[in-house]
Amino acid sequence: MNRIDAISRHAPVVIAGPTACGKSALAMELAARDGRIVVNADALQVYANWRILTARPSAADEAALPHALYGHVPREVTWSVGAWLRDVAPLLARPVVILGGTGLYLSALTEGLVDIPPTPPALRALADARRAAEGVAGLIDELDAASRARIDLANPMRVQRAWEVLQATGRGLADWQAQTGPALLPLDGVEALVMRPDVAWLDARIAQRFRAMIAQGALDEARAEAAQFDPALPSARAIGAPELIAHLRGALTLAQATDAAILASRQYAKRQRTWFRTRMRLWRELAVS
RNA sequence: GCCCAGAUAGCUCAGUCGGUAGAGCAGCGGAUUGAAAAUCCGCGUGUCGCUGGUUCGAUUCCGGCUCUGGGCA
Repeated sequence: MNRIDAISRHAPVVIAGPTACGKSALAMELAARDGRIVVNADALQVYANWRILTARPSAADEAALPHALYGHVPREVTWSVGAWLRDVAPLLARPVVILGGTGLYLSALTEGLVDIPPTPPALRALADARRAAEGVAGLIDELDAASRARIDLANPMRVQRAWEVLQATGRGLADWQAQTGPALLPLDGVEALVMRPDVAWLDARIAQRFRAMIAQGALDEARAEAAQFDPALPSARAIGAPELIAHLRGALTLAQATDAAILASRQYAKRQRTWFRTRMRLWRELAVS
């Protein structure tokens, strides 16, 4: 008996799992069996400029079965959960298997997200500049009381987000969030699966996979990015990207860059584990292999 | 073989004028409503190399031993 036999042939399937746990292979099986589109729910795999390093499906896999939301965003664009949800919505008319490691995306899909107009880039730039110059205190002072009470004031990103929303829309973030509508894909009626691999097993897979990325040409990919590499861009946050660029610039040996990237991946997997453990209690746990 | 320095948390180290010790990193737990592979919060996990001596009490002082690094041969 194959593990996919227990998975619905008709309901939309959503798969959450930490990096390198084998989600893609499972999604391919389900897509092949049920005629599903493989839909990406990973914040970094949407970017066009890192294919090997973000472990996107191979060109052969993409040719064999329909895939969506992989590598369709240019490197200089700041993507977001909201943008991703808007892309996902039209795909839900067809059979899908949605998979990814970005807990925020999956929770927004199944629990809902308010539709707030995007922050204009100029406003983001202004907030960045103010935060760099004077810290976050001034932004906190300018928040509405409800948002100030709701967000984590110790977290500069959260403060800046709340400030940007208030500036851009004239309404506080807390006010917006109080009007969160129904989810695009509520949990009932969905085959929601979560993979929770053994930590030691996953650590070994992460290390092995990064070395495989190097063997597959991750350094060439980094070389192609080096000239225009901007660490401030979201697309530059691919784990391993800053490390490989630093190596190409002579700041790290390849061994040091490799160790640093593997460490960062393990730390990322730990954060994913926390999200999946505490936010996806109702999801069905699926054997890893 | 002799001389010098070192041996304290998983790692790199600080410290205790004698009262069983603390930083960074790693690790662990948590948060997460448009940057989320991001960002933030919390938590020391220890035969202080071994062995004798002095002492009410030794990781700390003294002796011996072991190991590591450096120097002289």
